[in-house]
Amino acid sequence: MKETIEKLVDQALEQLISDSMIESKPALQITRTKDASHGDFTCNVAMMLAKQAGKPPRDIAQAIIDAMQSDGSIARVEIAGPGFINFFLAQESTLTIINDIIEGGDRFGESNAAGNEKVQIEFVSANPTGPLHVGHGRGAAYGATLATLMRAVGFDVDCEYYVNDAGRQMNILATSVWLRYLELSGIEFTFPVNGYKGDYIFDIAESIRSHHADSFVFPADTIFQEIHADEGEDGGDKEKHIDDLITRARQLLGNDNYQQVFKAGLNSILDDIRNDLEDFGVHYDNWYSEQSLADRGLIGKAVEQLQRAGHVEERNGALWFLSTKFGDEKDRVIIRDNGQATYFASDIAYHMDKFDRGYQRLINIWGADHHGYVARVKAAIGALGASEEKLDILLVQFANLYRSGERVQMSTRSGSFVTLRELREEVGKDAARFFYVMRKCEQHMDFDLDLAKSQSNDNPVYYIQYAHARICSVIEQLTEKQLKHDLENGSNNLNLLVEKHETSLISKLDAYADTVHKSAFNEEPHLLVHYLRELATLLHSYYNAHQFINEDADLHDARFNLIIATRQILRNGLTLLGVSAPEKM
RNA sequence: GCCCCGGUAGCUCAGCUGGAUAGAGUGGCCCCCUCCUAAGGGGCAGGUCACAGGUUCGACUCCUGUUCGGGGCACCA
Repeated sequence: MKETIEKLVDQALEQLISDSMIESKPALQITRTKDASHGDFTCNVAMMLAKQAGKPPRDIAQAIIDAMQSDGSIARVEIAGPGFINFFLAQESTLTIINDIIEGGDRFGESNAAGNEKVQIEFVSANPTGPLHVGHGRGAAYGATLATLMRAVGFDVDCEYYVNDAGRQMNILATSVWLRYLELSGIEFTFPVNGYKGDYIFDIAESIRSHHADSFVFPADTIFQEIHADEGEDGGDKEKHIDDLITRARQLLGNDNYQQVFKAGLNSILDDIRNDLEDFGVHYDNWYSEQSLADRGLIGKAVEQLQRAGHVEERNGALWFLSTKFGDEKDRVIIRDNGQATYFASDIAYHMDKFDRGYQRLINIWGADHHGYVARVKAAIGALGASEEKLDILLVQFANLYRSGERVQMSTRSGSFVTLRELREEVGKDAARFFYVMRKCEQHMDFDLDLAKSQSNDNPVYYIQYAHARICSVIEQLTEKQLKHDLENGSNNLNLLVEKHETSLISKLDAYADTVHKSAFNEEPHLLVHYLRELATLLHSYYNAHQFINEDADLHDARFNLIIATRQILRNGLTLLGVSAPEKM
């Protein structure tokens, strides 16, 4: 419908150009009106042309209308306010949407607007050093929803999790597991301040004991001989202490056994994260190992490529990437003076590999605390000769949890944080998924736990689901009352739908496909959330005002067509959000 | 000090990339079930869009400054 109007206005503008009333066409905006008294669609082009034409906008609007061909789908056109051109659709042309939806079914709203462009969305990618917490949950919900939305409009999307399975944090994890194993084996010592203290470490240690019994045990004085003092002791330093312990673990265990402990920790936590996300309805196409970058020599390759391009310089024994040449605020080390590659070097290699795998567009979803890395990663991409615009880095702001009006305190190291799993168990998957995408991602969010789990009208999830269940229930009534719904007869009598509640519901249904399109292209799932709530409101309101089951068979059938179409849209929209559409509540 | 995000109704947030009298939900007050689920609906009250300039036909929206809140500024991962 929008396209039809666009075409009409465009033709009229061409006419005005050939009449040399105006010189050029501005970007045409045909938008849906907020207020029904302004018609169905409106166009502001007359006001945009006022300056170049040197005429009052209302005069230009009139000229446009005069130049416009008539079209059966438009009942009338008006000039309003400062110069808006308002379009009122003919009733028959608005009604077609009902049949379109019923025919389209579960796939209504989908399109191929993106033409199968290959996109990768990388999200969550939390270090596998412990369970996911509620902060990761927002990234997970947002990424998964965005992927679904983008697929719906024709992007060829792969979801990827970058597993940070290399580096110091993982060694701290392995060492923590080993130390807990030693404790379980009866060795007595003080657990390092900087070690991972969560209960899950004990679980992993326990499983190692059950497989390897005492074979990884060493006496305490052998282990702690010449280890730098821990924080809290004389001259103690928690970083040096833990690093010494890592070195000691490798010495005593030997590479093979150390790797066994390391892998036990990594695999156990990774499995947990996988299951957690799967239960949250978040599916990945790839789990990409950081370690594999080094194993395949990709880091060296990336460094070489930067060197060849002349963007690298040696200073004080370290190798620096001259990122300031590409807009970063300072240059960054990629190979340390001890010969080790930095995390950033892996990141460069990783992004290079993403492009090598043929993605035309990359989306990274990061926590807001990583914004400092945006400039350097983009710089690296520029330096490697790829185009920066192809990488979109979306920063998701933090979510604060509230319970009984109080902010829930979280701290990671101590182990007293709220995990995603706990959140799911408390409020349920549907509410969690919904609440996380209710706000746009750059907005700080207050997550009200009490509201999310309340099974009442206060809760927007239930409100929308209830609209769906309510329609199902009405349809159920038909069989109970031994009544029927004749779809074809309904379709022939849609013109009976003249009540205000009906026309506004129909107009809302007509906006669904646009909403999906816009949500996907703008990367803003919250637009769909708001749409669904508005749709649910219209349905509830209609329900209260009019009886669907009606003695007038034609009206009865037409109304059922309308609510069946509404149910379809509610279901399709909820499905895109990863939220269930229950038939009974 | 520099950088990113935000400041809209008592509270939580929208505001369609600059358009018509600023919208929802929630909380407050009032009303509606002999009727398809009241997990619902209808109404009233509630605003100097943080502040000050600027850009223009027109600004909550764009620019500059100020201010308040959150986060970030490693040869850590």
